[in-house]
Amino acid sequence: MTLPSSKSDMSLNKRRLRMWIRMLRTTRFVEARLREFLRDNYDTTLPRFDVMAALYRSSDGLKMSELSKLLLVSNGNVTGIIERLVTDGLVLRVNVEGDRRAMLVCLTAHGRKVFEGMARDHEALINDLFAELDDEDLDGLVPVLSRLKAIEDKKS
Amino acid sequence: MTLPSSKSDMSLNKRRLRMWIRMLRTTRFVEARLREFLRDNYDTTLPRFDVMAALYRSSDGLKMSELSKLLLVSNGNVTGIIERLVTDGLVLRVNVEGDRRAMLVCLTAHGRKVFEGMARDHEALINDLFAELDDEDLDGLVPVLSRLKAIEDKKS
DNA sequence: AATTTTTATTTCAAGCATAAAATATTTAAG
DNA sequence: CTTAAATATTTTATGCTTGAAATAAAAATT
Repeated sequence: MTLPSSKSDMSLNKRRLRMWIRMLRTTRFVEARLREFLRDNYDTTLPRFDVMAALYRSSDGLKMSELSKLLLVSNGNVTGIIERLVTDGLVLRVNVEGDRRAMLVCLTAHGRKVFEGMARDHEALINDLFAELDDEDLDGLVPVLSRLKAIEDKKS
Repeated sequence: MTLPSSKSDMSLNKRRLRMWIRMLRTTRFVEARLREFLRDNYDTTLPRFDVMAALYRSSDGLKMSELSKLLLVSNGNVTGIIERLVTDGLVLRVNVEGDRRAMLVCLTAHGRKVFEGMARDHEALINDLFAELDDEDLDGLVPVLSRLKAIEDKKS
């Protein structure tokens, strides 16, 4: 007869599954909070924020395909989001010199200004939501997540 | 003059932000793989899988509102997904005795059978995607994620 | 130079997701 | 008992998201 099973006795694949389910729940919860925050304070959405964040980081603008690869979303998806951002005067679309297929996208001056405000508040919100995690927790967490990032490149 | 900054010198809020961004990227990557798997092998979607998983776990079925609370999605969202699952003969909707507002939802026999196949393959896929993580990694990861789960209850 | 292949993007149809409003029913208060 | 408040769900409008098909231009092949 076996002793009462502890967590460590669980098979590795079951433990991985449980970890994934927990991780998924956490990200969904945080995403929901972010959506709420963006809607209430900036009348915008998470996908729009993600696009603007990517554009803000790249000084020279991004091509549509680069954007979709960066954000892990489909090509057609980016088209729609950019369309609405252009309408709102936050983003500019210009032709790429020497390649008439491609489009280069970047934030307008207004877009940069707006994003800077959002980013500040966003950081504060994340900080608050993850207040539970101290430096020691992060020391443990970040390297593991970093190693997981590697699987993205390997398996795709 | 300061020494070259290491990761640990980064302010706590910046570290939390970076951790969140990594975690988000990982979950999005895994979700994309799951979607691909569900589409190619079972001609279904992640939201449908999530709903079926929740129903499979609860032997007595769930009310629409319980389902939406459990999955962290909106009420109307569940309505649509359940509608399609009912159409496909995977889910059954019955009235709740003594409350004519509420609906109880559960898997059909066929739905249970189909889900069992999916769940087996799903577990194998997750195990594969997170093959990088051994018991020691999980020992570090799971407790932290569990503590994060607590914020869901506190802050909502 | 003409043809094929690859690359970049958009369009399309279907499903997912949300918030807000509407509907219907139950519970609580007066 | 009647009205008011709370609960359970659906409907609606809008936007997100996908995969696949369409369009167009560039690059590679023949």
